[in-house]
Amino acid sequence: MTSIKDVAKVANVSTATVSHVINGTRFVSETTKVRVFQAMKELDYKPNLVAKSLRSRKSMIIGLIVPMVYMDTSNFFFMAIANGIETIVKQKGYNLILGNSHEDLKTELEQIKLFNTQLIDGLIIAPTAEDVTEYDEVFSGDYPVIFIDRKPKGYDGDLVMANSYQGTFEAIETLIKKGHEKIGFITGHLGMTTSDDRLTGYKKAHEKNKLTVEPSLIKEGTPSFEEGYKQAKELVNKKAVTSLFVSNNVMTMGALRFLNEKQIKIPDEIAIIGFDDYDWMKITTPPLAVVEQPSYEIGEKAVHILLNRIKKGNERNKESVLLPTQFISRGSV
Amino acid sequence: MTSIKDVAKVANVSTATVSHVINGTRFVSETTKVRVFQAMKELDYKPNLVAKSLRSRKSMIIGLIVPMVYMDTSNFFFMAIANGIETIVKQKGYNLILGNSHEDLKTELEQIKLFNTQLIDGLIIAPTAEDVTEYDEVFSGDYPVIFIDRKPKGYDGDLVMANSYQGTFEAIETLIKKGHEKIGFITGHLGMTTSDDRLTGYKKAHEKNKLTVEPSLIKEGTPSFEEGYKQAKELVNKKAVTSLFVSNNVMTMGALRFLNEKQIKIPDEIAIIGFDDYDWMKITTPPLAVVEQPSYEIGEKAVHILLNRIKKGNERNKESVLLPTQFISRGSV
DNA sequence: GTTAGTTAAGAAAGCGCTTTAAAGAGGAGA
DNA sequence: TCTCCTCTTTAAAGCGCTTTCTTAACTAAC
Repeated sequence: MTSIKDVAKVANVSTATVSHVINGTRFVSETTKVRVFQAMKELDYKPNLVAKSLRSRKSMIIGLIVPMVYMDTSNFFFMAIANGIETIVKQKGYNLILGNSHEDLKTELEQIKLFNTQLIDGLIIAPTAEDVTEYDEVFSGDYPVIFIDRKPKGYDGDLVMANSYQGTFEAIETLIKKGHEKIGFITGHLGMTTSDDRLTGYKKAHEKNKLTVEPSLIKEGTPSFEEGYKQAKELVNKKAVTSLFVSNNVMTMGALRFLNEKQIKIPDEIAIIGFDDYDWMKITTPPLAVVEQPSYEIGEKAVHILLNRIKKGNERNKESVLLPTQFISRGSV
Repeated sequence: MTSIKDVAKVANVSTATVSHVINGTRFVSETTKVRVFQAMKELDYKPNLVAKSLRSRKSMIIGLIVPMVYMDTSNFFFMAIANGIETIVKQKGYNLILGNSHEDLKTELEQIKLFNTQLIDGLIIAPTAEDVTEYDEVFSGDYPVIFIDRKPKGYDGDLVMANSYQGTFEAIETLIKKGHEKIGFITGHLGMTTSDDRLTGYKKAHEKNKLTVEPSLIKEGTPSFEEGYKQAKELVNKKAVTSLFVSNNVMTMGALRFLNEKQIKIPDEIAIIGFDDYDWMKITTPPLAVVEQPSYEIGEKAVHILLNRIKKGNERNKESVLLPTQFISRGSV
């Protein structure tokens, strides 16, 4: 492997000059510049990023930790985010190093500790913990951290997430305006801000339209296909509801499977609205109405804030960005 | 930031001893070991991975380059692969750095060049080029490279991909056994091994069952939702086919959308089989029969081979692994 | 001709770690 | 007592860069 020394020797200059030519950090006369470039080409020189990182204390690497569970459909959401992040990060000359917490706090903390070794210049994380204090021991402030999608209790740092409340409110209100008074609400575990916000949207829509919220219509459970199926079954079999709002895509699929199996007519017998928008929702019969999250944009915005922090240092006032969700009406309502 | 020097000073030993304690690379007496560990804890010491990489010439980072197009559903396949790779890589103490070629050769080559800087110990790539010679200038052999999912012409290095042929053959034969003689084949661009292999499976199944392949029933196009819709429309409207095989999931969705729109009865009027298995295929009406790819396993196997290469050095005989695809029969046939 | 100011480039230190060569302490054998 | 091992530890070089401090060469000013 050729080093900066070899280049310097061939170009007959010092290593300092080569470095300055590469980075444009000091004026170098045109003639020597040419000599250096020529030498670099001749030797097929590739700067060693590791050495550069060590000396300059910048790795040009951004860490990303997402909570993906094997074969879980909710992954699509985080994948879309990862995709957005990767694209922007590359545009800015950074690299993305990917970590997965598998929705497990211990794994997540391990992951963070690994990053706590001068490896990354900044971190974007969709946290699994419900309370910030869980992170006290691992975040030492060596690099900026941006939270996405979820807000643990007590967190007051930079944050980018979708406004789950808004989209849900619109969706529920649409159902109410169509005459539905018994609306089932199927959700993953509460306690997570995303779930809580959606529930709040559900309740506020009822409130505004002078409907009372019936607690038995709110079903909480593991965010899985099976659980979605089960909850839908319970609500529908009791004839308790005329419509369903399912607050994540995995459970939506489970619920849809139940309705399909029982040949329940959508939306005539039961209207249904899901969360997150994916192509497959267009090909169910009928197409599924959903609350759409701006996944790519979440990633985009998070990178934006992060790079600013890296450049300007950690400032006092933190950003808390809520990107709008949108209700998309389709045949299922 | 505390360094190995600080630890050495506090523990009253040399930096060499600290290094050996951390890495277990030499015998150190129990008493000094204890002193060192204590000092490390006291100072909250975290080894600097960058410095370690520079000195030991190993970054413990694996590169992964996938061809994902924004909002394209085929991404799910690569994301599943990435997920598998990330999991295994972490288990083995490595990190994953993610690159996206966006299905564009120039971007891909840039990406590789970036990695050619001592940044990674090995690379896994789903290549975009149709011919290996495209990679001649960038692969200098500094680190092992494993190709996945696609085999460019002339490539004879390590390779892990699904046996597209096998699954397709089974699927087509199933259709034939059910009495179908006019089977439409909708595919993305040919020239890519994955597409070609599927077409071969289609042809061989015809051959074996003494059916002639009608070229007009084979439709090639951009792998997009719209194109899938269009091709299905053409084939069905001409009443040319009684069944459809769609060789990727995006086009499958397009085709399904068409059949749904026209209220064509599946499988009575048209039977249909897709490629890649995702949860949403279970909730279409009727559930969609598919050829399933072992995406997670592809990632898993690729990492396995790669780490072996890293450990043992590049050996002569390369591995070419074909993982089985499986035909899953559901209501749509 | 001397001094000061300006410009381009070099010398060398050092980032935090690994690793080789060497050294000190203690015991055994003569 | 001296030599020769063995066992544990240390000293120090160096990975490939960046960056501070200097220097050399030239020009301008008096």
